[in-house]
Amino acid sequence: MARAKIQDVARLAGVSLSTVSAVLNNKNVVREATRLRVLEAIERLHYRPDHYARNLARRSLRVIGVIVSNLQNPFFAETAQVIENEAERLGYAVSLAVTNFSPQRLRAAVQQMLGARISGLAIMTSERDEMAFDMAAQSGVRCVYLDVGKPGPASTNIRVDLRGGMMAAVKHLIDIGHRDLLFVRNAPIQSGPLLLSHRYRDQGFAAAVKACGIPNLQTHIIDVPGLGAPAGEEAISRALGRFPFTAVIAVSDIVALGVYLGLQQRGVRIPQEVSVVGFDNTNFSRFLNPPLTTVDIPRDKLSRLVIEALTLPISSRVPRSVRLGTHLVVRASTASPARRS
Amino acid sequence: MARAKIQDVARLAGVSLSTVSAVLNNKNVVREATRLRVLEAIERLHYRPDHYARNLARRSLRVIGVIVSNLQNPFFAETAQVIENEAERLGYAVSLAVTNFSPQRLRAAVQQMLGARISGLAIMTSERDEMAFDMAAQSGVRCVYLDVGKPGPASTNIRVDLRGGMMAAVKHLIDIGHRDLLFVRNAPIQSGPLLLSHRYRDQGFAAAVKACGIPNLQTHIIDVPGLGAPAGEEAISRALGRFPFTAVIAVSDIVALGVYLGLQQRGVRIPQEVSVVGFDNTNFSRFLNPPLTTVDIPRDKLSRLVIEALTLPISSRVPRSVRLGTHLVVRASTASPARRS
DNA sequence: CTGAAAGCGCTTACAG
DNA sequence: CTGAAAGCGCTTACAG
Repeated sequence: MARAKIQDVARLAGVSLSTVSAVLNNKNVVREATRLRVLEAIERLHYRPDHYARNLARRSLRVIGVIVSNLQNPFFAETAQVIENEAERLGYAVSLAVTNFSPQRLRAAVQQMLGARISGLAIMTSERDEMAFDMAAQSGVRCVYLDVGKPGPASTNIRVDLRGGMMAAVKHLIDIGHRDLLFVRNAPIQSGPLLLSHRYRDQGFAAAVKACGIPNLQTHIIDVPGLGAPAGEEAISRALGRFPFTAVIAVSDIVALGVYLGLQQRGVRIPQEVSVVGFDNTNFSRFLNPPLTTVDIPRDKLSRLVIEALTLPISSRVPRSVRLGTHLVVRASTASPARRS
Repeated sequence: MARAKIQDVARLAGVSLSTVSAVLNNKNVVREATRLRVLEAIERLHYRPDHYARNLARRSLRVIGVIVSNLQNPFFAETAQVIENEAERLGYAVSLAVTNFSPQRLRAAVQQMLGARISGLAIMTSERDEMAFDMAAQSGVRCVYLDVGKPGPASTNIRVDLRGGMMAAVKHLIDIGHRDLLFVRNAPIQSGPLLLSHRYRDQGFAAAVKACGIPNLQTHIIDVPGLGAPAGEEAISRALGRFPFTAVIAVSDIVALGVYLGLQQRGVRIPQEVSVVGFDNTNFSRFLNPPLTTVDIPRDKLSRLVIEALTLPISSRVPRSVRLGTHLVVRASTASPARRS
């Protein structure tokens, strides 16, 4: 049995196409009795308006595209969900794509979204792709980028203060007496360049180290390929014994998770022997043992900024750049280093 | 400047519509020189084929719909991502919707997906909605349900052996000597009925308790409204002191996270004083301190079953029901209870 | 390979 | 409210 179309509904209900269409689109021009007759016909025929025909015929779509790198990292999952909820409230549908950190998939997702005539596009990825950004910028569609991306008349860059967050983390550790810091980073894609978001964290680390001007400060940076937690574990297994450190800063909470396991498996107590700081304040961080000190990137504010920029009236100029503050959430994973005995 | 259409490309390249269309769809009938000319025109005009016009004109779409309850719970996020990767490999696009545990949103998502002429629909939610299931079943579209859902000629129910998993968990605890068990459940929606997935876990718990036939076994069940980890924390704060228990089974890993915090904040050591078992084997569970004993629901196998059922040739009969085994992963969060002194 | 044409299933003025 | 008609931007036979 073929799908019912609007004609079938009109015939069964004994009304015109226009009337069925009016009912479907909740226009208040149809008498109640007629409306009910149409609804009944829809019900009996299991009619569902064809999405493509509908959107092809419509003028404006009220769809927002959201592209994230990965759903396994709670930071992306939370961000996507909060944006989705916010958009829904304003009557926008959300189309979500996942790139798995692949620039090719990012490009394909942007193309697909532009073809879907989205009214706004949020690119919330860690990876970047020039072609994808060019396509987005040239389309004239409103875009929001997360720290990466292309300036343009229709695009807003949300500059998350990653440097400031990282500086706060370093400063906190120095303040409580640490002098040997280990910075653990990971590269989610084997061959790719360092993610820009990681680079900002790097810069913050370097800047903080410099700004503090502590003469006897020792810092080590360890880079591990791979995704998330396992990379953190690997980093610890490589660092322990090779050089001394009393505190670890992980480039993300997910990596911090691996750092925890790496330390605890080897009997190193947190924070008595080694302090740990994460980055992102993902939802699990306060449930770790000990609860993780981490840099918060406020998701609710982020999603509001995204939605605001993407749903601005057509005529208005979009802000080129907005700044999103971050702040350190101090929990029990950091403490003064044990005195050398 | 209006969006370019296929006509504009044809004109600029000096070819016919059909030729541009052939290039867009990678048909091997266009001379290389012509193809390049078309691609250049596309480039210059920033042309992106309209998604809706395209799909309206096409016969088959190769799109799979996936509906999940929530992205904050890693179980759903991981499942969605694995299905997406698998589908992509087979040349299917994936449309993802999130319900936030709302039956209304589930219904809307199903309607929307049916209107999008998906070739298959995976409903991977905890909540259920009769109307949504009816609509899906009557549409004739291939459906896969996760434990909930409606039998029908085109639908496959993946029966995750939650009961078996729960029995294994209970049996493990009893085997190592526990006699006072606390079962912590949560209801993500305030008013809604108990989730079916939770009900199976309940049944498993009851069945295991019965099957073990231990005379002096004490069990307590505590129900907490709310989502995820905070519910687990709340449960512990209510249970501690009110009744004795040496082991906790949490209805999900996320809830177990809250149980950990609840116990550890009150100085109760895991597993020395209280053992904890989770459910789902989400990616963070092995990184907890101590690593969490939990019931594994194999995501890769699950996604393969989903994709298989949804991409079966049109003519073939779909299996009504397939079974997905679960197994207990024993880690350091469970141990024999301390002897009463 | 090309070109003209039909058709996909809706929405939207517009005249009644 | 109704009905006939145009149009959304593609794909797909089909005759050349």
